[in-house]
Amino acid sequence: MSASQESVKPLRADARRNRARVLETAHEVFAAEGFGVPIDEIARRAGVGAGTVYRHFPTKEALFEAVVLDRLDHLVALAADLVATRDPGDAFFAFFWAGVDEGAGDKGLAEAMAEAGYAAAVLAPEAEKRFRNTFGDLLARAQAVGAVRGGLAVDDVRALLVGCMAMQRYRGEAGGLGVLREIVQDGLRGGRS
Amino acid sequence: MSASQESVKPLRADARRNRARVLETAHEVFAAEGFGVPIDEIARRAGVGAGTVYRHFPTKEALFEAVVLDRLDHLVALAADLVATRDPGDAFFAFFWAGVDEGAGDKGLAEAMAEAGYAAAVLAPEAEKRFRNTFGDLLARAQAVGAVRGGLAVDDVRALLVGCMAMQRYRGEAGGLGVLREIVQDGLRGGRS
DNA sequence: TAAGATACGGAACGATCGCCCCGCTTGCAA
DNA sequence: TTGCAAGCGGGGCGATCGTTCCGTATCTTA
Repeated sequence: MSASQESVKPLRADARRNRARVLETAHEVFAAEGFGVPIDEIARRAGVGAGTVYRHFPTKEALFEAVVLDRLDHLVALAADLVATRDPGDAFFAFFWAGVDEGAGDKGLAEAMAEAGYAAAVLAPEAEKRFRNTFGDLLARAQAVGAVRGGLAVDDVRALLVGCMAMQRYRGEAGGLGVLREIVQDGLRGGRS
Repeated sequence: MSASQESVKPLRADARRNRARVLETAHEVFAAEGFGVPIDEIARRAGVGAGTVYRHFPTKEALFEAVVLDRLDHLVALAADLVATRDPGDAFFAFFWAGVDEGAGDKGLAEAMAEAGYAAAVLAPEAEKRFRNTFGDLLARAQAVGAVRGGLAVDDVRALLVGCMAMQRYRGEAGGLGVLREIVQDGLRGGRS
């Protein structure tokens, strides 16, 4: 009857601790190396056995997804903050560049976002949805006050974000985007001919 | 004495044929699937054994590099053509978007170009150098006539290219860049404040 | 504190993949 | 045509990696 109800059996203290440790370590490692790192490496750095990782996350992809979901929600929270404290134009651009920076420092996130348009193994769909809605809001507000050109859909900005992440990552740690930032920003504002 | 001289032992007819077949097949397969495809897959599709692939290309990376080098030289040739037949602004933008399209349809090339800034296993350095020089030329000409904003180095445009490839690839086959193309183009022209 | 449930570690399994080897085939020259 | 070097196929080796399994250690509860 209540089969679809989450069975909330409370975890044992050490289990909860280990789970958190694994999640945190996975974030660091995926951020540094991308999805490609062996699970054993994560387990080793977290100071647990591989079996422990698999007890908490049924599969490598599930672990990755959990990490990405965290990061995405983090960004959504940032957006809420920006909406409350900045004017629409500022909020939009601040969010956009914050997203780019996040992706530049987190290879795993960048990979996940770049793949999210594809068929297979998309990251947590609800998280992506929330992210998109948030982004859409910010965009609409910015467009309403003329800070961003019209004729731009969320998908466009989402794609632009992926592109900027790729640029930033391409640059490596040697300096940020520099002029490229201006180029994109000018383009988004809407160049009058 | 002549140790560094290329020993040009003429290949046997079937060997030359096979080599060409492998190269061609590798291009198709890398383009479709990226560097990740197993060598055996390429061998199978080319109708040869894995051993044959390795006789002609000492390593998987070497094969990949040969393919990428081909594509890069192809682009360089296109650039020469554009310089001869178009005005500087047109030539630059045509080349830029041609590069983006090339990368969008060729996953292997896109991967190679995105990685080229990194330390390990960079693609054929001379080809990259030629490509950069060509690109630099086109850029300088376009800047000289005011078709592209100043303060932009080759590296900037190179990074922008990588970013646009990522966008285009993110979009998938469902339509091209659309508005994003305008955004980038406007940004490159130089937004007046 | 003792019993039982829960979680742990890490060895082991199976699949994948890059690369090598060797017995056989094929093109080329005399 | 024949001899032989050059080339070929594909099975196999070793390494990597995701995932599972199970004997042991640890937490919880009574």
